[in-house]
Amino acid sequence: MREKEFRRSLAIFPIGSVMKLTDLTARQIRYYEEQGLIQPDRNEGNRRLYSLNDMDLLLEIKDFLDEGLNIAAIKKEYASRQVKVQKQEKTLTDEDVRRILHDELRNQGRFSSPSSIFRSS
DNA sequence: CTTCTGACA
DNA sequence: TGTCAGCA
Repeated sequence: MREKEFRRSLAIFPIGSVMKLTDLTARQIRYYEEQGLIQPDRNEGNRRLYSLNDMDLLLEIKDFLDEGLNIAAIKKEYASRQVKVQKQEKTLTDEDVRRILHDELRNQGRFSSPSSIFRSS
């Protein structure tokens, strides 16, 4: 389940393709980038390159705009999402620490117990 | 030909 | 947001 995410993050589409696939003008796409809503890569010639994830983001931005939200509101929306992601990562980190601590205690038990040599796998 | 940056009748 | 200029 990692390959798919990796491919979706590959930036390979020039702005012209994004225009056709999102129905947005180059002006709008570049403007949303100025507002920090997307951060496409650049090729050797300074041309913007977009990924499938960028596409989804742009389509979502277009929907938000159609729903009446302004750029500022959308920026806040994504800002709050980042906070949630950070908190999730922190939770996972804490759980990793617990798992590591648990494994260490389990291994200590094996080596400190005389009978451990009979049930090693 | 396509894209980029900057500017505004 | 559209559009035009002047580059690359």
